[in-house]
Amino acid sequence: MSLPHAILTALLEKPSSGLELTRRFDKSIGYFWSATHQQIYRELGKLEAEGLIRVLPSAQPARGQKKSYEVLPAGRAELARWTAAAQDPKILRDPLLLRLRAAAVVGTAGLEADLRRHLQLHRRQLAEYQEIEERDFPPERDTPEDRLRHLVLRAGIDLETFWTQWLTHALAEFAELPGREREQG
Amino acid sequence: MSLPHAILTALLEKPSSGLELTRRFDKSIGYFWSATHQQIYRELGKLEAEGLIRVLPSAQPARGQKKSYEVLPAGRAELARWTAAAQDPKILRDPLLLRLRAAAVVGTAGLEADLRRHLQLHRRQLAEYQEIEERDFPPERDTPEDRLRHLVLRAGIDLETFWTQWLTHALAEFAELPGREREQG
DNA sequence: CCGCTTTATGCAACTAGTTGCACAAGCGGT
DNA sequence: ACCGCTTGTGCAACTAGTTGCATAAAGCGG
Repeated sequence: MSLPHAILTALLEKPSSGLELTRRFDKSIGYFWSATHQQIYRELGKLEAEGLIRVLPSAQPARGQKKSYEVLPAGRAELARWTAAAQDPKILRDPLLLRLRAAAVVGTAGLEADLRRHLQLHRRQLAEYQEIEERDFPPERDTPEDRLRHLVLRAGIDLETFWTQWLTHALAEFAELPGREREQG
Repeated sequence: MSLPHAILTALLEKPSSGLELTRRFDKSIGYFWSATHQQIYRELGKLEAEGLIRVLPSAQPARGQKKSYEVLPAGRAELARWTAAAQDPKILRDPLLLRLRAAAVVGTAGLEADLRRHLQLHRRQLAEYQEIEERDFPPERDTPEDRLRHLVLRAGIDLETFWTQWLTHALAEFAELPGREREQG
């Protein structure tokens, strides 16, 4: 149950409407917690019903009319509670690793091209993160808030670095496999 | 839609009953694609209905009676197709990073203890993977199948290594944060 | 002032995964 | 013979997330 808390965080950073939130989820927070506009609207409704957020008085509530929300004290308290509560680490679940495992049984035909594509995509994402790091986290800015957000970005950078390295290694292994295996299946 | 393919892979490695699969999903394949017994039984039913697997003739099909499945040629073909088909990399989605981002707004109280706990768990998982590596992948065993499975294990090892390093770094940062921030929220 | 596009909100149906529980058979002890 | 434990299979209800589409208002060009 992370989406409501992702929304609370985003709204605390800046009160917004559903569509504004959707756009912000396409970058920034969305880099580690993506959400579609439908999810967001549904969740905004629930959060309002629970009294954790409210519509900004300025915005009039009509369909097709912008409706901005802000977090109420109860919402802030709930977010603080959730942040501090123990949660088990997310268990790894990646189809690509599954495909590799399957390839050991049915052959690697076709898989190599997709690994190459993944490598490209991860390199691109890594470059994007590194740009953000240079732009948003120059050495002189150093509030506690900056440090925490920088830590999150570092996780993204290190993860993309891991994938580029691992995929490079995997492709090198593929190149060494005997030909019959690559055609099997 | 990875679960059916995870099951096909497992069944190709060794024909099994639902419960045997469940146990195997608790280790091995389950390290990167976990599944509960209910998911597995439901999926076995679907795969059988689609003609991708069948009940081993030896096993009698009564409730509470062991029922082993094997993969049919159509199942193997489907698995090969899926393995070769292009798929976009899984987008990152991790509640822990979200909590860190939230902590930048509502304060880090309570979070540090859970980071420490995560660090322990990741260290433990890393040690487990390394044991498996030593046991199952000695330098002399070197078939193409071994190499592919070893690659998958390496991904697990490298990911756990990333987490232990990142968490260590994060905890070091926490130690440097001014006290008021740590109590806020 | 009519139609087209953009902005914005939202419902409904679907897919995937989780949780809780029920049911059946075998087995070992008393 | 019956009790309780283990093994094994399975249904039903729920939660989370995705996809496709509907609706409404505002802005703008002719």
